[in-house]
Amino acid sequence: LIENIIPVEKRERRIFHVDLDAFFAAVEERENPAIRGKPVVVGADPKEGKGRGVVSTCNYEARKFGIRSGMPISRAWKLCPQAIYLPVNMPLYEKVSEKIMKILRKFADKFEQVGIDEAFLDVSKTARTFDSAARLAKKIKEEVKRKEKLTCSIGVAPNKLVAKIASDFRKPDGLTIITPEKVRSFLSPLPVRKLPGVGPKTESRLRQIGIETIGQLAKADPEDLAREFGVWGPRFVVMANGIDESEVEERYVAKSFGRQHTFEKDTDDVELMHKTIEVLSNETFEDVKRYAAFFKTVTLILRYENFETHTRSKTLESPAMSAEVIKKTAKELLKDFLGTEKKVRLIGVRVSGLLMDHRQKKLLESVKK
DNA sequence: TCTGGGGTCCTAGGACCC
DNA sequence: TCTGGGGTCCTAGGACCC
Repeated sequence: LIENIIPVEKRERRIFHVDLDAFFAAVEERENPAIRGKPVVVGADPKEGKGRGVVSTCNYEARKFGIRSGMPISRAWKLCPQAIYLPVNMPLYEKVSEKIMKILRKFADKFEQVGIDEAFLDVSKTARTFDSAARLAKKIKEEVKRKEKLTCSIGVAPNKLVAKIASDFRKPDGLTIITPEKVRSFLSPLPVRKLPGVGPKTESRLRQIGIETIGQLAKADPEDLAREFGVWGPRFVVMANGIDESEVEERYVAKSFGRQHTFEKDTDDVELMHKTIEVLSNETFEDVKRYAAFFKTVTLILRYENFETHTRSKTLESPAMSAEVIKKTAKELLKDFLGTEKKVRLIGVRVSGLLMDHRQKKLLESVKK
């Protein structure tokens, strides 16, 4: 059996995936009792249906109207003009997130934050059985509710992959426990789209070859899928079988930093593009400085009015650590795009090939804990 | 319906080196 | 005059995630 390939210590883990429910909207509702129970949409300014940008998060009331995160804000407005529309207040959410992550961290043997509103906890030592893990998960949910007035959904499973799918299974305020014996029967009826890494494109390509559920994918021939999807093919089959040996990783090292900006109005004003590059470079450099990193490569991102997106990058002769180098290189790369009729919608700057010395990494790790 | 912003990983071709 | 194979780096684009 395929499961027997997995070493026993990896098979016998209790992993949590904790997902804060409609996080940005929930924080706004908590802060402002007047909007509770009403549809709340956090994201770009809808400007009476003429706004540019997308929905960041909406609460469950707003979802009843068909609003979803990532949807153009103009479409959300059409679906529900009477909703409460709020701008993204990142500093506030970051503050709340930090407090909650502190609560979660103290229950975990190993802890990994993913983004602002999710975390994995390895509790295998603290909770030696799934019954004990279930009690612990309830305790965590209660403490988050009592101290921060917010709900979360938790998936409990033998690995990160299944825990993540489980936390999404019942929401909001859900708790889904998948013991090793239940992994197969839990996954097999679910659509392939539930697997992390399967997006809209992969979903439709899989459908074309007759694969719609995770159960069907689990039985597919890895070699056939390799021909179709490259390295991802066999990976999908392994995932569909509920197998994931990856560890809950305490530390994370950034590989790139960048900033991008969508103009209010599509533009062909080179002055404005230069000014924007300067602002974006300065902000990007703040991150570089905080990490005390050198960078080797500068990338310019440019999106035309028709949403066609291009990148140009340049690897420097020697690693740099200055905002001026980002600006100068990005402006140089911009030249490649000038002299067309098309107006520009977005400009972005990114640095990669980051170099941090070992001592630096160690210091950062100790600070983080 | 007309699409934000911050990221990661993969692919494929070409340059270059041995 | 025609032609190896492997490895690494760089570049551009695309899919995906939160």
